[in-house]
Amino acid sequence: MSLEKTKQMVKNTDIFFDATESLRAHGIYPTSQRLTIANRLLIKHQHLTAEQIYESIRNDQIKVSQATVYNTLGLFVRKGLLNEIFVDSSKTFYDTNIKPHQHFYNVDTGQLTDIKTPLDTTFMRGDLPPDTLIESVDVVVRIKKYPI
Amino acid sequence: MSLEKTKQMVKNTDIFFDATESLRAHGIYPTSQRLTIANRLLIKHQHLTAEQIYESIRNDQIKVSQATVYNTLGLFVRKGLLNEIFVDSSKTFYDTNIKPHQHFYNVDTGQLTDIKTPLDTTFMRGDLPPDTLIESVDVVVRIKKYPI
DNA sequence: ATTGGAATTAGAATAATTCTAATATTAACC
DNA sequence: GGTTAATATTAGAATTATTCTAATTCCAAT
Repeated sequence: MSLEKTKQMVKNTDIFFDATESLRAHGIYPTSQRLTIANRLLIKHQHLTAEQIYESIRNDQIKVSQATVYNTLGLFVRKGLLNEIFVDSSKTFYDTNIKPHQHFYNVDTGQLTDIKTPLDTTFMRGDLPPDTLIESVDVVVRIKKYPI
Repeated sequence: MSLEKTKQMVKNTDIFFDATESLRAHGIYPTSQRLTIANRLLIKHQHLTAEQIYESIRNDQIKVSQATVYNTLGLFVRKGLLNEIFVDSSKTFYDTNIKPHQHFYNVDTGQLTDIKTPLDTTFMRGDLPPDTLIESVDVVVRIKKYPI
């Protein structure tokens, strides 16, 4: 498929998102598969798993392999377009909000949501082992339905 | 194997740890396999992965299946003997310190260590969705070697 | 002792993720 | 412009972590 043909703008909540430009701005070559993924993921702030993205693509009868979804999400993370959030051994979420913030993970529903109040992530600065620096501060507050 | 034969005390750092009693105290029937795992894991504060525990057992020529290691660790977590820590999609650590505390995860070495300064985990109380309660507050600070 | 039922174990199945061989794309040269 | 070489991308196959379930073990009651 020619690249020019895949170039498009996606309308969402009154703003236009140009996936091609967004990928190029992050040094990512905008292939058809990458645009397909970007156009469903990067259009707004959301938390999706690789599986959810893959299913969404399949539902629209578009053929992209699971491997490519994983490879592409990994690439987006390395290039700074996405944050990875590990909530348990079988669930990795991809968060399009790359600014530092924290999350609630509802163990009953499997939903990941943002925590509004920001955490002061400097609390452990004095404990940092020598010759190391902080890559990220990952906070997941596991919540569940109040038992009646 | 008879249970009485497997009952034993393990010496470590000048204190004795009775795995049989510890399991019984948590409502866990102390089988031979469970004692094998408990005696390598619960003797001191440490962070090990299922794989590390399994390998440690195999190195001593003892036959326990991987499935049993996983099932047992899951049981210990449910019974409150262990904490599970998810650092990435392929690494689950089991922490024998069940008191709330936070961790450094060194992405270069794969080592998990405790953070001494405790975090005030009440920062998001006001953001808690209705009819939910907190199960745990999981904090992993990812660190790496300072680039020269 | 013998049987019935529950608990435990581990082989087999599954699901998430990674690896690598194949394919597609770009660049360089004629 | 066509051909070849180098590089980047994709996806089938392999791998690995984990879970499931059938088989086994253990205990209690008769």
